[in-house]
Amino acid sequence: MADGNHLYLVDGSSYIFRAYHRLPPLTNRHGQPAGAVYGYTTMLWKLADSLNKADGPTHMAVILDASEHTFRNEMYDKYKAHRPPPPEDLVPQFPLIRVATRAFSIPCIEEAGLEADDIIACYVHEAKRAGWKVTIVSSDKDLMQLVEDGKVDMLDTMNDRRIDSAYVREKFGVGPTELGDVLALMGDKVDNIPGVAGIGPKTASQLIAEYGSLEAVLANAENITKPKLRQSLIDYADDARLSRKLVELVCDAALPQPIEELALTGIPKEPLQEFLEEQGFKALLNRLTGDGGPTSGRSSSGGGLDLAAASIASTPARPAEPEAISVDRSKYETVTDEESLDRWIAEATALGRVAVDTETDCIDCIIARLAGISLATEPNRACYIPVGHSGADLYSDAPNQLPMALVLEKLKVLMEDSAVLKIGHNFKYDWVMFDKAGIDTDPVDDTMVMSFDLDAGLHGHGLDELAKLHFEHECIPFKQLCGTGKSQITFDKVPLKEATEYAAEDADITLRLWQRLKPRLAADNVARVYDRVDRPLVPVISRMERRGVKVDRDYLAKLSREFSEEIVKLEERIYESACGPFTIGSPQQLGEVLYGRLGLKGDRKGKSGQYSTDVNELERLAGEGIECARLVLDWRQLSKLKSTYTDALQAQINPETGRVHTSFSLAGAQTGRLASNDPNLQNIPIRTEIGRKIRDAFVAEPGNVLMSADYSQIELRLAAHMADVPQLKTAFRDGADIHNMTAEELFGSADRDNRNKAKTVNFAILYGISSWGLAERLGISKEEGKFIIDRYFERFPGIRTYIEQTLQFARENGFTRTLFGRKTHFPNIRAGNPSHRGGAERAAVNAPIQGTSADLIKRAMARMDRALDDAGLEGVKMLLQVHDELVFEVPEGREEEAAAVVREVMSSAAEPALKLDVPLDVEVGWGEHWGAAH
DNA sequence: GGTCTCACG
DNA sequence: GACGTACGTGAGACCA
Repeated sequence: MADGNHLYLVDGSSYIFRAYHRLPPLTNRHGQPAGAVYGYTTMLWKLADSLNKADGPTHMAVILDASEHTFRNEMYDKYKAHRPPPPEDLVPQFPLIRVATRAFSIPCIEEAGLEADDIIACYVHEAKRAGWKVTIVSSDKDLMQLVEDGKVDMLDTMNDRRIDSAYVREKFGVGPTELGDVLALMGDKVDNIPGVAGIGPKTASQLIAEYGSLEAVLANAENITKPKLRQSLIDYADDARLSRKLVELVCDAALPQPIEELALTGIPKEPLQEFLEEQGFKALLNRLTGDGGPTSGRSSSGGGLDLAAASIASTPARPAEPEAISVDRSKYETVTDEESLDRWIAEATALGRVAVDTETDCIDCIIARLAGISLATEPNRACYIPVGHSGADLYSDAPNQLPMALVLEKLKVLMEDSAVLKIGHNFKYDWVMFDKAGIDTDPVDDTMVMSFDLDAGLHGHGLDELAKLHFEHECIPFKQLCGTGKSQITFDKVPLKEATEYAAEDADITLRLWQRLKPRLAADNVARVYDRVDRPLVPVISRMERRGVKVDRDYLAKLSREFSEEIVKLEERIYESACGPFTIGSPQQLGEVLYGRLGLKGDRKGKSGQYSTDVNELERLAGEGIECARLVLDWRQLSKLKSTYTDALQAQINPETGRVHTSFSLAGAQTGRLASNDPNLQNIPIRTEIGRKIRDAFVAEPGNVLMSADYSQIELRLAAHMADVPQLKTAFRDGADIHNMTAEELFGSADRDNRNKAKTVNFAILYGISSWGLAERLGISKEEGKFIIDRYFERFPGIRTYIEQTLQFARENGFTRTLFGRKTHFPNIRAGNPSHRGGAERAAVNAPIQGTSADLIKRAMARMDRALDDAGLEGVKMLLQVHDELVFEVPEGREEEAAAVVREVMSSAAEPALKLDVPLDVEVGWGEHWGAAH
């Protein structure tokens, strides 16, 4: 369990009462009572400070009582009836508890109808199921029922005491499992649990210890010698049974927030500092900002950073120093007998973690067949298990491999063991391979995603590149084993000795990478985005890729033929107007024809000094009446559509599934967006009518429809929230047309022309504007462009502040963050070259907005399957993501229900982590093909 | 392999 | 005054 998760559940409600009674009546700087809040704050501080220490929390939540009335009142109307009202000067402190918790960026959980104790019990139950350790921060005796040695303990922060079952036994004479029976017998004055009159803690423990259970005590009441005790047990047996039910903790209610979302990493400094200042808690404030921070004196490398991590954020990111390692490939083992396999699995199980890599005969995981699996448990301790190697006639060792079915059967137990963390590099691929074998791998860490969350923008995240970067180690190149080009062989043909060296090395490096990167997640304050946004997405994306989307091949073929005919016609006319044939697809030749042979005016552009023939130039010429330019534009459009879409897409249809399986890259775009490749399904045409036809090729299976749900104007909404622009926020809340509104602010009226201009300006703002760029787009002078930008800043002052602050932060730190903490690095932000620097600045202005949008849709995706399942919509399948759009296959007749669930999940994606000032509107449509779903 | 062009958000 | 010029992608065609 050394590397397992450890959930800390803080019993906030009981803590505050104890803090109130224990601390002097302090007041905050507004003169309001704040003693209990102060005590509470120091307690959270202490807990957060133990983050990443041995046995410290990896996950944490504060649990509060939401309401007075619970199911126990239904059961027993006098429950807690005699409880006196809380002291007058404690009452105003209750809401501050939530404020304090938020300041620490720790999730705060409460649920109507449930007491804090029950919510805690539910989380304990779930965490145990997931193989996590749990510590309940409380000293409440009812909660001691949950203690289970090695799995669940309690922490009494006031007395600095761990509560285990020995402690419970010492105090109550029975273990945690019998404690409920003792509590039922003895009753509780404060909660008004009746118990059995005349029986206190001592007698209760004695009885339970002697008879074993409450029911046994009641059954044997007649035999009890002490007459008074005997009579009480007989008279109050019903009270005892009622009490038993009242002290029973509910552990099967739905969790208000999944446990994975409770990941605790660092504590961002800003909100905490603001809270401490607001309350005037000077001592803590000094600890936060001064040198004597709570973690000073401790090593800042590796783990152990939490509150201090906040101050790390103000130092620019430095590339990590490589760590010298020695890889000894001779230590790797080829597993070809059952006994060795069992030994490796046992070792991984005992350790609770294992690096895994699969080797196959093809890079496309959908059609790939397994060649072997490698495992690593410690540096230099790795093995390769061949299962699909062929060529027995070529290599004498090939027949030695274990049967694939046997290996998979044994590995299934390991891969599905919730107490064993599986570590992979780009695990999505391996996940699919195991999924095809009926193995549901969980839990998973992905070192590629970790590297991306830590260092996006600094370098790539491939295993070989990272090995070189972090360890100065050169991995065996794939080419060396399999060759290239025509003579390339597949991995299942590689001799076992070489295959073992290559495959085991990958697992070995992955494990070492994990050891190096994992502690940095907390130290760099990205564990939250990793744990809550990107990591949960790995299996979600894997499933989407495996499902694929159905494409109508005949329809595409028909389109191809139509485009072909049209292209031929256009070619003839182009040659005619250009006085002779040439390669239209060659920008070079086209440039010569237009600006040489036809003598038109044009600009040379780019490094190569070639004439530009892009769409802007051709549009300009076409506007001047040059027919040839118009024809070339049409030709370009059609040949693009044909080659990239109608032809290429047909070739991408998987013969087995009849569907197209894209690959989504999790570490693709610097901003945190996904990228789609092989084929790219995120750039299917929609903007022109003719291109749109290609969307009609994307269809649903018979009996289903395709449903599309997209966020409306999400980036502008986020800009309104993040830059805090009141007019924009109001407009979005009122459902106004945002471009019309901008047009009115900028130009005084909103006719069609002004609206289009305003739209361009709105986008320009998101992308990091320059007056020249805007002028170019709008076809106006640079001065006019500047005037419009100035006016925009004047009307929406928040935008200018946002841009300035973002750039200042980026210059100081070398990176930006999204609202969910995702980092994007900009090594060029202080470059001497103004062009490079300017590029980095514009990207830095855009990254927090584009990245937050990416975070939001990823959060929605991570929750989607569960939400659909909960609504009984298992038949609804998420297929594609296109940045602000999700595409589903939905059984006919279930469209309305599915739309409601999808809309709800997407529009509430920010919650509960964030409360946005703007609504996230989602537009949903469906039809027999993608084209009809918009 | 680099460059250009263009498809998408 | 020069620097180039909207942010983020992937893919196909051409050309050396």
